[in-house]
Amino acid sequence: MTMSTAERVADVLRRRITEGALPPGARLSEEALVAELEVSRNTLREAFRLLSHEGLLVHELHRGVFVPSLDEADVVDLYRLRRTIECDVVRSLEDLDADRLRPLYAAVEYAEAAAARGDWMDVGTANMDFHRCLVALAGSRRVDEVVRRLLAEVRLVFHAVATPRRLYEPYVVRNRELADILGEGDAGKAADALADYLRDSEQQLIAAHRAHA
Amino acid sequence: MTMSTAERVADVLRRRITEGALPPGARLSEEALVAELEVSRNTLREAFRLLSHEGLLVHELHRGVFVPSLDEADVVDLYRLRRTIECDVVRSLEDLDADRLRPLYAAVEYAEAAAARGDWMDVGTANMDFHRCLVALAGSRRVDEVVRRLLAEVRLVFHAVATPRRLYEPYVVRNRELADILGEGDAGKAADALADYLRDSEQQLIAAHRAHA
DNA sequence: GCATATTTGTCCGTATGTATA
DNA sequence: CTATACATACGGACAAATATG
Repeated sequence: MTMSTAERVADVLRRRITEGALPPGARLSEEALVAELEVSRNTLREAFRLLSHEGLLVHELHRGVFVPSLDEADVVDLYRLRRTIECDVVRSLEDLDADRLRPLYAAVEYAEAAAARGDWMDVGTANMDFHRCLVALAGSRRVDEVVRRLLAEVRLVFHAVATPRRLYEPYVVRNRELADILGEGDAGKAADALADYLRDSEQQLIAAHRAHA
Repeated sequence: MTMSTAERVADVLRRRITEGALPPGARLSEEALVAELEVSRNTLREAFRLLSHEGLLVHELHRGVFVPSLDEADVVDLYRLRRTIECDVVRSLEDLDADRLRPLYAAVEYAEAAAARGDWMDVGTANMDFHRCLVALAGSRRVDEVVRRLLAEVRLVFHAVATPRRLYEPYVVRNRELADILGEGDAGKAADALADYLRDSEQQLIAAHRAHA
């Protein structure tokens, strides 16, 4: 199966990137990975393409593939698009019944459990899941894809600045608050709350980024 | 050379797809293209991957690559995201000075000239340029990328229904009107006009799609 | 339903060009 | 400037799945 081989490789690399084993700026050697993962160059390059499409790798001609290092401008750019799309989705969610919010609360509860045991990596994953489930309520394949990529890039920055607890902890609470507001049925109010939420998140991330540099 | 062989091959195929030489549903034979373009299979397949990530080709396991056939649901999905992003960009464009609108008017004038000589293919290209220049005013790399892909997919549908004049002609006028409204400086009014514009466009495209099927 | 031909999926070895020490 | 390391590109081979008769 063509996708399974390349995707299996992509899964391995995706985990290494999101968990920080491959930090921003790292170069991925074709030769070394071909030997280690025991796949052909073609298959490995296909995996590289998949991850490039997700924004988790960048390709530089004749130099190789690297884990991208995002700067402050990237953070502003990412959050601008996140606000546009996520808030628009939420604003369109009038009268949704309660059980459609179930995936959201599942992500909230998972984050709370992970926070309780101090696993900030898992808190980060649950936070991504929360936002993916949130936009999934719009039922748009393309919105899902775009947001998935934006979240992966944001996570890259989170990892680069490397103060997981202070960055992730506030969202454990705010995600639940947001889900509750959505449950009240006032989509406009929820959209405004999300806009504030994302603005705060952006500011904190920028501050952490500066402190780190 | 700043461009890899795979990217050059992708350019050739991209043009054939967007210009309709390779219509939706067409299968791209590896053997035939390897012979014609005089590249290796690996390189051709690399180009296939590039275009797949742009949404201009779809890969079917052990069957090959095809120009995608988009349906009505895709049109709705595409226009939903277009409205969200394009209107949000326009709404944010308060007090922009006149010469930033120059690229927009250049696209408008190119479309008018192409329409005058009956070249609807070029009108379509100019229309895409208009919208790309429009969102470029936001100055966001990621917004540019997302919209570029959305426009490419929309154009795929335009080709499938194949009544270029009736579909393209209205926008020659409406693009100029929209640029004029932007020039007045009322971003909110321009955003509302664009929302109407895109809704009309969506309806016409869906109607044409139904008539064709 | 079966056997065959065609096409894609995967991998390897080698040659060439590019970037970097 | 030279040398080394590495990515790019090619062509061939075989396996696997699909399409055809």
